[in-house]
Amino acid sequence: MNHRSNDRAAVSLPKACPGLRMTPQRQEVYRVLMGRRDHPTANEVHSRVKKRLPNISLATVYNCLETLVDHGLIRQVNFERESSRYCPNVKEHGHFHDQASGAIHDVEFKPGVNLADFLDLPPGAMIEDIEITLRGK
Amino acid sequence: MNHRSNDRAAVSLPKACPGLRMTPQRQEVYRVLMGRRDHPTANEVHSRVKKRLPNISLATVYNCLETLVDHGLIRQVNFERESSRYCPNVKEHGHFHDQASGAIHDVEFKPGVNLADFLDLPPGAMIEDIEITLRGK
DNA sequence: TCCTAGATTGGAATTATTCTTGATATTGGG
DNA sequence: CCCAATATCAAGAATAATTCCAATCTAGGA
Repeated sequence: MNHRSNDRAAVSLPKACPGLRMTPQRQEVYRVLMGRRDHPTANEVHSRVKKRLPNISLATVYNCLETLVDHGLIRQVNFERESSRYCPNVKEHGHFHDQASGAIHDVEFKPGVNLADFLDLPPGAMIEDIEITLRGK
Repeated sequence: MNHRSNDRAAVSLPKACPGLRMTPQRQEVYRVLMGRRDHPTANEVHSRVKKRLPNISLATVYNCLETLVDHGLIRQVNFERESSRYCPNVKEHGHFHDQASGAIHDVEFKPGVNLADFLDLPPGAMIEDIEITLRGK
């Protein structure tokens, strides 16, 4: 009956993750994030992961999320002072926060745009990370 | 000697602030922010304000800051999970966070740029607020 | 002047997150 | 295959920023 035991391999991790030991907990945290491409908080991730790993602790979920972020497999996103959210979309992108529904949508950059085209950057600035958040609707 | 006692009027509040009662605390919080155009945390504001109002409480500073933000006189800015910072620059702008020095610089939009020019906004989105944060250098 | 709504205060409470510690698990070398 | 070294996990305590609360206080209008 239990021939589905390898379900959790359905979402496989990128090959190149040097120095990242793939434990069941990290695997499941990652799987849960990729399986539903929204922007859950650590708490929400914890709830989802517990379906398969009922004994996992919130602390471990935080640890896993941090590790995955450090390895560039997911992104951490902060809106205002709310709880951090975690985003499976690793591509550079922004977020649109719909105030009515509370929904969060990814916002892609139009192809070929350059930061310096619309922002007055400090001279000699090397940008390593961008965060764009829009609120409205 | 103390003919400078009216210093605190040096930074006057905008006229049109309907429904905003200007108390000494709010006045001083505002003055302190305008007097040094950086991005202090509530704690830093508290320290600065205490020079003139030694008995002001941190709770009151939080209250004043919130009120001023609500009235659009200052802006609240959040970087990552750090403490909120407060910004006297009300114009629409972004922030560049220099990771080496820790300094925060305002980043203006180039004149005439339009969000929709470089972002793939969800159709029909009404943007009410933008937050752009860059890290690097 | 008196009244009332709104402001201030200090401390307690809250909440997300991090830290600590001991237990467990995994890996690579022998 | 076994062991030591290392990494991870779990549970709860600790932290830190912020908010809440209840008790005054204050200013401005009737």
